[in-house]
Amino acid sequence: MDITQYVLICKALGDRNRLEIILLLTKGEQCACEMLKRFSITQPTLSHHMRILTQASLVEVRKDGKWSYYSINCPVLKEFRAFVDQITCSNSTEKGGCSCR
Amino acid sequence: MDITQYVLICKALGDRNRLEIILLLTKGEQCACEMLKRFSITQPTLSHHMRILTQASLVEVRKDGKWSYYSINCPVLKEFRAFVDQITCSNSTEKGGCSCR
DNA sequence: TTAGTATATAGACAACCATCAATATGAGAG
DNA sequence: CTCTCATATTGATGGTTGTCTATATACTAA
Repeated sequence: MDITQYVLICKALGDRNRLEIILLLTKGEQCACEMLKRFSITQPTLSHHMRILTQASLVEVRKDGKWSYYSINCPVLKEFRAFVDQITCSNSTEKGGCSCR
Repeated sequence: MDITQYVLICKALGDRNRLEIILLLTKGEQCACEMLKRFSITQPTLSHHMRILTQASLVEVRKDGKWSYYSINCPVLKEFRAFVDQITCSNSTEKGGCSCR
């Protein structure tokens, strides 16, 4: 994954509704219709947000009949976590590494 | 830190120039005038980006004469890393926890 | 096929954003 | 004080974004 992808992911997470959606998905796969009940947005707006999240590869869809089930794309998230984890200050101690860790 | 702050941080990181600035600061404190040489943006634009990064508490400024030195606000970043780290899918194995980890 | 339900798409709009040129501020140096 | 250099602020502009209403698509059940 390159920096462009990370920018896309950060941008996707840079909206309160979308960040809350991701946190909800942390609890497991969710049906769009169920998610809709939890947020004060209209159905098209939710659809829009899910599109941005899936286009950022953060979220995957599973279609079952007329329902759409969304879940976190764990490999991508794993890589993103690793990326964020590597961002540190460099107030290093003698042995190297950030002392704030 | 609450979710509003995390949204602000994600938004701040959701721009290519700003994400690259953060990655640069990973190597240590940087003078604005030095950073300016590394990016294809004008001085006011850099100043604008630094403002967004500092307002998100991601970055701190140290003034020395006419120079401004920017560095990563490590405690905030640490908390942000912990926040991101807690975002996982819930494809749990029997013992619990995400198998993708 | 018809009706109902779940989701996606289209189009519109106000708010926001990244960027720049121009200007202001502020801090040495002479 | 005046000049210069580093940085911040202002104001403008084109592009992007979050949201809505209206409509289309797609699936299921009767």
